[in-house]
Amino acid sequence: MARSKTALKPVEAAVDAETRLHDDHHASLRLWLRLLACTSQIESRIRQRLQATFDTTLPRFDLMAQLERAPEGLKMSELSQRLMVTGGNITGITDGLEKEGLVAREVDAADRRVYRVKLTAEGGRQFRQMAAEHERWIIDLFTALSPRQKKQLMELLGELKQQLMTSKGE
Amino acid sequence: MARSKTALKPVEAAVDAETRLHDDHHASLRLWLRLLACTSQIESRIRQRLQATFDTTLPRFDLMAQLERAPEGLKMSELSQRLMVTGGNITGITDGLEKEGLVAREVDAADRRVYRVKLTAEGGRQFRQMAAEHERWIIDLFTALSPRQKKQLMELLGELKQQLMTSKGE
DNA sequence: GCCCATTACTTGACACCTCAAGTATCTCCG
DNA sequence: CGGAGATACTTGAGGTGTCAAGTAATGGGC
Repeated sequence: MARSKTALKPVEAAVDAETRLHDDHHASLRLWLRLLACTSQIESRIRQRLQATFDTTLPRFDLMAQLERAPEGLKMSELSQRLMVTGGNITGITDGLEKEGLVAREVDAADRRVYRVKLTAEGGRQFRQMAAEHERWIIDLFTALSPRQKKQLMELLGELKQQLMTSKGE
Repeated sequence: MARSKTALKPVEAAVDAETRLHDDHHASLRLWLRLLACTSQIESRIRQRLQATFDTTLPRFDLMAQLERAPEGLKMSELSQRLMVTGGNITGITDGLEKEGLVAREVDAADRRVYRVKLTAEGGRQFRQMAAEHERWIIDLFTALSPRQKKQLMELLGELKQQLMTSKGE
């Protein structure tokens, strides 16, 4: 889970999992640890800023992001698929957002097992503000890379992702 | 954390956060979502296998990994830094491992606030087995990339990481 | 037309994780 | 020496995640 969060000391004192493994072999393992370190670091900062700036959390933001591009609402099960988390989890996050009036559950006339979850007007307003800020943060975090490097990274990760998707059942 | 976990359907049906955003602009945002998708997917598989094969969890594994390369033991605070999680968290994970006899807290004679946490003999045995298997999983997950691609990816992530480390305080 | 398997969601137990507050110990400075 | 402040760890509340079991509604086959 999320795993690995907070900060490292100044650069020299930085001691993370990756730095700790320098055998020369183990190329894949070292690559994995670096990948994880980057992702965790970025995710951690986004979480912190969401909390500090908007007093919300990443899962809530992610859920609202899905709803924002689905004006007719989404079923809980669709949210579960798109956020790649289990259904039980969606129940809890939706409960929270509903309590704050940012989303609403509507019963589906055609299938009474189903809830259609929608962003409320207020939820939409708040989300659009957060999304704009969120993108600025991301852009900022990736300034280290030139457009060309971003493209390269995008492609390499594309290959990796492709394999991960297809080697599902193995 | 961790966020995003489980599986996607067969390739065509795959609907993840990234696929859902194709505006052409937003290069950084799309890169971030792809990075996150890859990391989450890999992490999820490692977790599943650790659970299925060794009935343990990733945080426990990570903690033991740190101890394995520190025969004289580590302080709780050192574990906290290295695993990049808060101290309160280390207490809980250590409690669990201690209860199962895989690690031991030893009081430090010089400073009685401190615990030195060590792997027990049994803990070391179990960890070495898991580590070997774990590396095989990682290697397997990265077979999509040639050695040359791995090197490239490693370098690109290195640049990214470098900036993330230095732009700490802002 | 009924029944059973499937699907949609909720609930509860457990593991992680954070933060903030609490306790114990150390260290330094006057 | 003695007390203030820093450091090491624990605890507790709250959010996120999993899995498995429970409830409710649907729908297809006989």
